[in-house]
Amino acid sequence: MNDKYTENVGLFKALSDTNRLMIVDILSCGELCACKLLEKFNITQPTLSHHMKILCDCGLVCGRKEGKWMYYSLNSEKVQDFKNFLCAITIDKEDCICKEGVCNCGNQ
Amino acid sequence: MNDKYTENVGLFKALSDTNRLMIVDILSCGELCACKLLEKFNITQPTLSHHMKILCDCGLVCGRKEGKWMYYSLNSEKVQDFKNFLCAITIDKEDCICKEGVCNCGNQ
DNA sequence: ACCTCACATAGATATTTATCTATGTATTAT
DNA sequence: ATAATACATAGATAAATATCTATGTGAGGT
Repeated sequence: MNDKYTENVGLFKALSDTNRLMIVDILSCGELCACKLLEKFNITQPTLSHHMKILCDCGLVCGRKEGKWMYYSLNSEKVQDFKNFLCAITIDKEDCICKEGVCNCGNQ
Repeated sequence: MNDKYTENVGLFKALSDTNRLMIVDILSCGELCACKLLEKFNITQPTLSHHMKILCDCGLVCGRKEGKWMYYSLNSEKVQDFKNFLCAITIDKEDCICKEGVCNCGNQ
């Protein structure tokens, strides 16, 4: 199936925002609660919540609730899968879609 | 400087589209002219041209004109830089922005 | 000179998205 | 019970984006 594209395009979309790139960078050093993350940005709390939802929905980030706090951390397994996908589409290979006919996978 | 985010976010944006992901995948197997690329998609020629411009503008893809034809190929150096950036923001490190104060780099 | 082919550009439109304010929902403290 | 804190959700809005049709451009062929 060609759905690896539609599956991974969500990860690229999730990282297509400067704030979210910085959030990932920050989380790469360890788990952090939302309020500590918020301190590092000039955005409102609902905007951060929106960004965290996008990062969580695509699987890149995991959320863990503890009392009043939400702790966020990178999902390193998903990060690795993503890196593998990026490598897969940027190296010469035998089973590339360039050998197939019309590319027709889940555009809208 | 923090402009590595604004520099690289363009690459993520460029790859935030299923068609462009497939174009990169196809080009990873070698140079191809636009008309051959077009045969593989159910999009119009101006739409492909638009996608190629985005891929070229961010540096991921190079264009070479030969007679009437435009040949496109992956810029493997840029691809490698991009992979390095992705690695850099997803590993624990000493000089992370999580050690700094407010993150304030070129949002809009 | 003229036509055709390969591609880019312009302009329009519908959809997506980033952000805000306002409000809701748990959880903890008093 | 009440208040405060941490976060999510709803709704609005402005900006960005993917796609199309129509048209321009430049190179080759006749």
